Amino acid sequence: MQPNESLHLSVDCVLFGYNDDGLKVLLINQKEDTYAHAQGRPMSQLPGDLILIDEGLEAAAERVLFELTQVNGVYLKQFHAYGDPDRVKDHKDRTWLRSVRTLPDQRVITVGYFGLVSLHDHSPQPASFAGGVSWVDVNEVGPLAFDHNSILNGAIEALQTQLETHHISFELLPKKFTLSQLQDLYETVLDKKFDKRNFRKNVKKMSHVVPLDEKQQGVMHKPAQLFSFKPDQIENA
Amino acid sequence: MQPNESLHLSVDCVLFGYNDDGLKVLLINQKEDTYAHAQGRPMSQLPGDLILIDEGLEAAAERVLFELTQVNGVYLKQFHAYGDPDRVKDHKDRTWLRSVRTLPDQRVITVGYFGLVSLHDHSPQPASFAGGVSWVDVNEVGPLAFDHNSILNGAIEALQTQLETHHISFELLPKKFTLSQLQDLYETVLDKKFDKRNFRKNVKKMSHVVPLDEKQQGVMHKPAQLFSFKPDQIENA
DNA sequence: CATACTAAGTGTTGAAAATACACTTTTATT
DNA sequence: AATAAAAGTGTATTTTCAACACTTAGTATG
Repeated sequence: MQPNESLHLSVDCVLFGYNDDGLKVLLINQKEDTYAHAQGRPMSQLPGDLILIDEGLEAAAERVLFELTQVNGVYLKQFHAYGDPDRVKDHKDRTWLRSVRTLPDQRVITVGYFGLVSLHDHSPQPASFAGGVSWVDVNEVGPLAFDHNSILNGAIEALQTQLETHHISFELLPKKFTLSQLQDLYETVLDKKFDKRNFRKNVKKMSHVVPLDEKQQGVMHKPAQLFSFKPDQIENA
Repeated sequence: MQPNESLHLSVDCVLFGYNDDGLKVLLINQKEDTYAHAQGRPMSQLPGDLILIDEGLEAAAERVLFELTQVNGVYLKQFHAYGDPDRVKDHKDRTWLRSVRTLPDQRVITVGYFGLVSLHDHSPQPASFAGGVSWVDVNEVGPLAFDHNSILNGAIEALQTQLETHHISFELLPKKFTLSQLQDLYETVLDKKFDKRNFRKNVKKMSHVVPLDEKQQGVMHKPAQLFSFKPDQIENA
């Protein structure tokens, strides 16, 4: 029982994507053929991998996310470290581990990052060596590999908390957005309804949400005023 | 640049202690004689050490805290992981590392935990193999080894946030306490004054703060009503 | 060109919560 | 008996939060 005899560290990324259709999370599907002559069934999992020996945690999260999903340049924030000694020891996860790791029995501690991206203008077309990659509605996520369901839950909680305490909503919206879209975002993430007029009163107090000289076009109803976020001047609250 | 060639993981504990005298943090003083024939000067640091190969993170935090300071059974909560590749490479920290680590050049990622303890009834008498251990007022902490000053700052922020969102104040108070002590605690931790009458109105709304049939004794002024916390019945907010 | 459809946009009122503020009470000490 | 020291208490004002329904501007259709 030497300290740290050999122990691996990974990062796992919970990338949230939002559009008018809901809040999605980016999942990787394990390759089918990994299981051709082995037990188990392919599962979905969060994009994650071991960090490099001379790489910072945040840099690792960025790299891993890019390598596995081609997604780049998004807001990423650490939220929790997961270190149960048995978190990669579950029977259901052995086959996959043996196929991708040189040392599949090593303990792995992982640091969770959540990321935010808007699926409005450009749905990032994720691609992966590891198998298919897909956006799944957060309310329709099935069983994931390892402890990834609890990592996902941790990420959702962190997102909910930070949506109210930090100015991050713009990471999930197009550059130009309507107040209805903003309200929808809050309602979706916080799973709670808001009164339209009261919501708009509150937005008017947010100095970083500014109206543009522009309206929605091509909708068959009264076109909405467009808004955008401007970078915080002083506070970062 | 193999992934994870060899990389170490530690926990660092920021143990906060509170009494009428203020908010303290438990620091370890590096042994003087480590530096007798070497460069550098002994510094203070947070209690922390490498985790064992089959040990959970929280278990590691508990063990390390106990081994280094004899403090046991306290509230401990993870708040952040620190993984800058150079966080233990600073010149000022080399001498100490060489004296305690078999592999002093290894990169070390650390997971920060903060702990809470009341210094009222029983000041825990910390003892350590590693050198002296002492309670230092959080406002009088000098330069610490490694990145421990920023870990400490992260812990203070986490404590401030959680004092307002979770029911943790009782971890810092004696079992029986007065409302003035409770107010003092809030004022000290949040670094902000409260109005006595308004503060007490708010406390009356907290169903987990209950008055006892007991008063302060031996004070040369009107003795205060004593209160205690009762475990949350439903919510854990 | 008139009508219908759709979501955008807008104000007021009452309730609740937050704030500001000063004197009386109880005990120990001399 | 007088003093010192912190405990304890209530009200009025301001601010914030919550509830609620109709009008407007554009597109599509006949």
